[in-house]
Amino acid sequence: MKVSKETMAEHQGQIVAAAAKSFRERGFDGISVADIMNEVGLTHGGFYRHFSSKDDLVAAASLRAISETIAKWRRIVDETPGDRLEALVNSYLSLRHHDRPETGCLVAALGGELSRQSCTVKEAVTKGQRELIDFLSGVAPGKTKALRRKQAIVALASMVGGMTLARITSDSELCLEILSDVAGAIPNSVRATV
Amino acid sequence: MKVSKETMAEHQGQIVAAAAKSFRERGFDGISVADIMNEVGLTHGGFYRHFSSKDDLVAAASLRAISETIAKWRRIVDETPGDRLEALVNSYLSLRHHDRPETGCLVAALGGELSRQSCTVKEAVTKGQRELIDFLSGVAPGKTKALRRKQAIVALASMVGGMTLARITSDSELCLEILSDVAGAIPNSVRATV
DNA sequence: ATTATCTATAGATCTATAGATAATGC
DNA sequence: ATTATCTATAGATCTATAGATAATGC
Repeated sequence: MKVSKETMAEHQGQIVAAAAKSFRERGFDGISVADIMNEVGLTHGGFYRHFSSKDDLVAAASLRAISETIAKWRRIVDETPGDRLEALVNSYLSLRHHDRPETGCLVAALGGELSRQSCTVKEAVTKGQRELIDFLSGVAPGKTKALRRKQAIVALASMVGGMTLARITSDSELCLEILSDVAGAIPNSVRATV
Repeated sequence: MKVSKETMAEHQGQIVAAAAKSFRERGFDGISVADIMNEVGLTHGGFYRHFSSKDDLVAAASLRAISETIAKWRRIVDETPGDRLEALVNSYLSLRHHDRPETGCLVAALGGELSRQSCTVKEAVTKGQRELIDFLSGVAPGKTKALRRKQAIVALASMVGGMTLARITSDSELCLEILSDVAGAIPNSVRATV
């Protein structure tokens, strides 16, 4: 029942990918190690050869989810000739992202839960958070580096909060109102940030 | 072991208050019905005379947490002679609020989890969310009602997202940077919102 | 008589481990 | 020989219910 080193590395990648998706969909407590192993087609006993605990997987999966977001942002920026920050904001605050938390932003999907995780997890998330801010700083329009960073932080906060508010409502009209109001306000806010 | 109607009503209030606090502190899955009843000084078996399920309590506690926030906002607004929206924003994005999720904003503490709750819970939360938006609309500076509402939504999104980002970081410097950048940007954003 | 609370427990679920199995890789 | 996976299970925990108890309120 042993597999080759390559296959084992592949399995580990599949476990992290499945976890990154399922955690965003159901929350860290909403899915078990056995469920995740089952998705990959393995039994849960084998999990502990890959990770020392579920917490370890939570950290790895969180970092992976943020990497997926950065990769998507990179793709959008490369495809956009005009205002790149605006393109990112519109993609983030889209109905498509609203409906698909499992492939979207980790912070919007699991914000409150992340803050209650172990140090290991929070350090992984902080690393990812810095990458998100740095990436947005690179497309912000400010004249100085400090200003671009400030614009990035402010835009990210609006994006995370806007999606969070849109997702908790059971009123689809209010949901659309929030998404479009916040998306419309970010460019103004960015320009006005001094 | 039966108690009077008044005492029972009091117990129910204590259960909801304890739940509203503990849920914000540990998450909906982080505390059991038995734990909450224990905090109040009752045994867990008695719980089901007050609520038909834990989900019922989650809905009641969520609404109560939002009511606490509105009450606090009302107090701040009554005490503030100057810019009332700015006072609310500074209180929301304070280190004090950052350190005390258990008495703070439900959405910032449990945002992602709320979106995965039952219809009962989401409807209660939507009701509370409308109250938050309406309250902020009342102190926003816009000239028309529609504009004030837009400013309220945009400000609330920045507040929720700013606190979420500040709480997930393990870097205290980055935490302070986020809180002050977002708090500083909201007044600009509100003025610029058309 | 009614019922709020308590005691006890059924039934389900979850993390982590122990030991067996069989394929890899020296 | 080593080890990735599987089978089985220990130990803990959680929601919800059943039946007993004792105080309320008609």
